[in-house]
Amino acid sequence: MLVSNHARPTLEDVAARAGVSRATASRVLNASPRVSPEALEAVNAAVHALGYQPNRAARALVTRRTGAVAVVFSEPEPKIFDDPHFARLIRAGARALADADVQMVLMLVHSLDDQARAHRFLAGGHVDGALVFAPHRNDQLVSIVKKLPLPVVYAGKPWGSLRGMHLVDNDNEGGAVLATEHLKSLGRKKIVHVAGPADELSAIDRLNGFKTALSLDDKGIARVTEDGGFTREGGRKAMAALLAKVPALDAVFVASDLMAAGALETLQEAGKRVPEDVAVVGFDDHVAIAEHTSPPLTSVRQDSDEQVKHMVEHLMKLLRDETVKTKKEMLPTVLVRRESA
Amino acid sequence: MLVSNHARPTLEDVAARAGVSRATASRVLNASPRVSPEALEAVNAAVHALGYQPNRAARALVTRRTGAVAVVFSEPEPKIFDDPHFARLIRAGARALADADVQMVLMLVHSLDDQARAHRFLAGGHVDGALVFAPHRNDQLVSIVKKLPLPVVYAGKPWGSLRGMHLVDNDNEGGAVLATEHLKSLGRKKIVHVAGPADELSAIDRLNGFKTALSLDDKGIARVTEDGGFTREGGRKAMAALLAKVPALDAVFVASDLMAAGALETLQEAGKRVPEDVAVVGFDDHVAIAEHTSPPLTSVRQDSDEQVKHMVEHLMKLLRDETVKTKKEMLPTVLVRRESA
DNA sequence: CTCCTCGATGAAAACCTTTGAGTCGCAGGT
DNA sequence: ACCTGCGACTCAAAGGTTTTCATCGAGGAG
Repeated sequence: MLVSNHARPTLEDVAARAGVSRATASRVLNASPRVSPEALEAVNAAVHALGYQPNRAARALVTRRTGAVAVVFSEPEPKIFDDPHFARLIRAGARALADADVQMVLMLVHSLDDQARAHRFLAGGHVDGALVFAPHRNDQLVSIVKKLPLPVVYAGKPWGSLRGMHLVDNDNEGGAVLATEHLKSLGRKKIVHVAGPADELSAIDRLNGFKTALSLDDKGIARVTEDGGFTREGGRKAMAALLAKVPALDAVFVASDLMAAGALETLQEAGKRVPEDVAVVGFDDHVAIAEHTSPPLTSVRQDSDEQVKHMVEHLMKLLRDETVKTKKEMLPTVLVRRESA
Repeated sequence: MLVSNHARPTLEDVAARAGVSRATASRVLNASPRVSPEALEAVNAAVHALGYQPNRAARALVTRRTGAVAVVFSEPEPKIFDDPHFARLIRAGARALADADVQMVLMLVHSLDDQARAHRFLAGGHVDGALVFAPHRNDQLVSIVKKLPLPVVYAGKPWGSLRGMHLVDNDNEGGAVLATEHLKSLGRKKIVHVAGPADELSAIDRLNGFKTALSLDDKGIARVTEDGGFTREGGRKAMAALLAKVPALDAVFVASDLMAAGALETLQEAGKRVPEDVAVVGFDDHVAIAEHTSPPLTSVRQDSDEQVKHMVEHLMKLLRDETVKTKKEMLPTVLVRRESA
């Protein structure tokens, strides 16, 4: 009996074909235990035969769940889009959310208008939860989102009180310590640092790690730092400034690969050989950059894929049961040695 | 009368407060003309006072519209994510779709599993339409999507028959002609080409443009090309191969900025000065690359923001009324002069 | 043999909006 | 005085699923 009706099959159709009621069919779809093996099989067969797909809207209407999650990037400047890190995070998010069978609704927030729109949208109940990337100081979006009755997991530490927030961070400080210790172990005596912008906690953590590693014992080692703003051009300039301040420097820990690429250019222009004269360590281990600098860049790896995966898993847990306690997770970082140090 | 009921207000509540029926309130929200000014005002006031937001699921259920659009990137290899172009397209999509007040559901398709999932999802009626980025030859996804009763707008020409498809393309061939003519106008005699992969039509169009521009009159000019695969490393190698074939080459048109960056490195290693010995023109005008090569790269600009904006606009038109005729739009490209040529 | 329990199932309400059909009042034409 | 036409509005159905509550039947205990 080939029904050439072009309309999509409904649960009713499935139930009819399986010889059960809509309720039972529904139970099968939702893996309820209270259903006989025969019914289960019959329904599954009908679903398959009809190519049935649940109507998301109808389901959302009754469950008050949308089956969608927002992924929000808050970044005042558009610079983020030249940062390959961004693409990596998006890719990881898309994969992890698809695996969880959840729609990924992407939101990019730049202007105040965007912010208002995001507020409306998130408050409007259009998603079940959100993954928020908002690294900057005093980001209004964070205070907005915080007030919403919406499960949210943050990437890294947003600025401000962390009370009651769920987040997955990378061990920036630990990674910085790793990098700096490595430079020390190479026998370098005058180690300097190109830092990220002072309004991002990841940059501050890396700076702190650098300071910690040095202050432990080596009073004699230079501890000069310069802000490179997490851009290639910034890294270039910061390196130049450092060279001016400490002409005899023999190592530099740069807080991002992008900046490190700029720093390498400056060093080369200044006639310094890397790693012979100056050892360089970056941060991020962004392959597209680190493997293509000359020489290839030793760098601290933070596994963004893993970070996003954990964020999604945690959010799913939040969505499943309300009683998950607040959690701050810290992912380890490792040093990846290449040729620059 | 402050109702401290925590539940979100429904249209019923709005109607009650405005002293009209649900139907009238609905008509106000949907900007129906058949409503008196007083009613309109009363409803709007109530909406505002209650902070009412329509329930998307309920609306979707009855209108059979989801208010969401899929943005699909089909790319067998993950290389796309190191290409800054990708981030730019995503950003443009997010902005344009948000402006159209539509949810952007991002889908990244790599494996066959992803493909099956995408198929299920798109066929499942979870979105009203799709923007598809699938440049590669024999991409199964395209044939899958083509069979779906779903409005789709493609970015660039997908491989295969274009019958009945809507797409917005860049004038790759025209841009290539522009680039090549420019090199000719500089008096260069031995012009070569680093092409993109032969399984992407954009690369082929650029190659054709190159050939066209040369074959018109200048029989004497070398017409050697090499595939650089749209990667930096590929550009590097292709350039080396070209140098081996045509040691006296004095100009090169490279089909992407990323490859051009690689090519520049090769040229420098070979002791060629740019632009004195060899003039170089890239394609894409990707600022993050073109402005940071040394020397800065002359390049053909294709405006991705504009492309995506047109794609969204066209898709919205398709969604509004069914009778839009098939359309292939071609966006102009322009040459941006910097120092490399 | 009857009563009870328990697991499987079905009927129906609920979720919230859009929309076609129908109502009402009023102005204008005959 | 009556009908017509029309604009503004209301009523209620429809849309597809989940979930509560009731029912049914079988099997075990008494």
